[in-house]
Amino acid sequence: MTQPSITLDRSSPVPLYFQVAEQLERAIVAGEIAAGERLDNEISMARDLGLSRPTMRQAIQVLVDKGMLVRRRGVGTQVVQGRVRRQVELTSLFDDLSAAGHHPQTRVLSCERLEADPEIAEELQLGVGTLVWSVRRLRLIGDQPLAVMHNVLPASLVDLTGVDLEHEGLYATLRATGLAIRVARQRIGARRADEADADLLGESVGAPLLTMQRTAYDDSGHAVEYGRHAYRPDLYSFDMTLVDR
Amino acid sequence: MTQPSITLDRSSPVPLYFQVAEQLERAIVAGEIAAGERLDNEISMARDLGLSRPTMRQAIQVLVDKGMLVRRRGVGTQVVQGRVRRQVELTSLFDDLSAAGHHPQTRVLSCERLEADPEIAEELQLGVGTLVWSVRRLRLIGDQPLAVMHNVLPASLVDLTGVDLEHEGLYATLRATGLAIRVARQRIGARRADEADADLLGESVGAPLLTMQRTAYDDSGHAVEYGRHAYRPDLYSFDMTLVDR
DNA sequence: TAGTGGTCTAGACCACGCT
DNA sequence: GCGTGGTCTAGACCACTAA
Repeated sequence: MTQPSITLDRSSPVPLYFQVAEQLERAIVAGEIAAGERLDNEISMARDLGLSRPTMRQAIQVLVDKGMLVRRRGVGTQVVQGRVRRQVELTSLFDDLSAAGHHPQTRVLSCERLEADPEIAEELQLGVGTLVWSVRRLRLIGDQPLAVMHNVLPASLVDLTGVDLEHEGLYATLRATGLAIRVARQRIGARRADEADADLLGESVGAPLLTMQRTAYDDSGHAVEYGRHAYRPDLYSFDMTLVDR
Repeated sequence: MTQPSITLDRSSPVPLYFQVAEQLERAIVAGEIAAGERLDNEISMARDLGLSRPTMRQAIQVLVDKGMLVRRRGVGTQVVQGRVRRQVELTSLFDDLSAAGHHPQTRVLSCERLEADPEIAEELQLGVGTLVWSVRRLRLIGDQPLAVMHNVLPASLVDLTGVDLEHEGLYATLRATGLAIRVARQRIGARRADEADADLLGESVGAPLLTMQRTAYDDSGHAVEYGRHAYRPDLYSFDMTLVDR
């Protein structure tokens, strides 16, 4: 039962439960607490840190939700076995790749304003014919084409005129204009590459592609983005952790 | 600001926060609270129901985590737009399909005990050569083949001798023997169908298949199952909701 | 029986967004 | 300024597990 040393800064704007969760996570990832090992119980951990029990619980719950810890009543809290995988998170592909240390490049194939067709109108909860931005991009990693991406956004929410989408991710652009994505619903599937895909991705026609379509919603619950993307499955996959609550 | 009527049963073993979350969710799904509409603030909701504020918060948080509600400090709690999609949950394909009202069928292709190769040993955190169960199954929906599934489980944890896997899901079998899955890490990708796949799934060689590999962990954080599956993408996809925390 | 996490209460103060 | 959610405290009782 190793006790990682945790230090709190009560003058920091970072919540106490988050400070604890962060340092606990770091200790687990660094292997300071071995997989399968039990943590001290939450009451004494709270006492040791000078925290109330609910605050300590909140910190632990963060890591349980991430699938790093497992709790059992009457038994205790243990570190889950197995290597830690990067999560599917609410970020764009650009952010994902940047964080992984790669240097993604982007080629904007088209960026135009047009009227929403029924499918787009449905996904973005707009009337058919409403003005939207339609952006098609090719994402590369090094010289390798990785994905073809098609995004649609309500023109009333964003203005993409003059935005340099070759050097800035779409989500970063949205954040910069004060649009924060809070929720997204997505569907992952597969299909054959058609001629356009094959040409752009350097694959043969009929090759398998991994597909993702996503509708993203902002702070106020309005749809702000609808995307349909196709990835080369030899270069990309979706990792995720599921937790039973 | 519609107020859904919520009734509490304080003698029930179901936690109060869960009772509230369940009824709120039902009201949202049923459309009693419209998309985009604001809920009453949590303090008055708590007062109206005779609950403490933390309990009311916990109830709301459940739905925020599910991506159904969005909260903003200083503003309030709103229902997210967009149709609600079924989540990727910590269940087996069999459970998924049953819940969706389909009647999945299973053909067990093989079920044998053998020694773990390096890949399996790595995924299940066992020594190479440890005895494991290896199960290959074909899942059908109606007469349509849907997926080929390969699962591996430590023989020390389960005994599949005499288990009727044609009529019972693997996860159900595990639950029945007291093994509860709590955490799983999975990776979704795509690949070409090889001859064996094509034959079993009624596809042509080279057709795109959606793939998923998953390692599942039990209550105590030990790996209990490693699976590699391939799905027909015209019949299956993975839906999920992402929430920024 | 002892120890653990799960639930619940009744408050408090603060940060933020809107007007 | 006011109302909202975000955080935090200091307790309480209960259900479950393991010895």
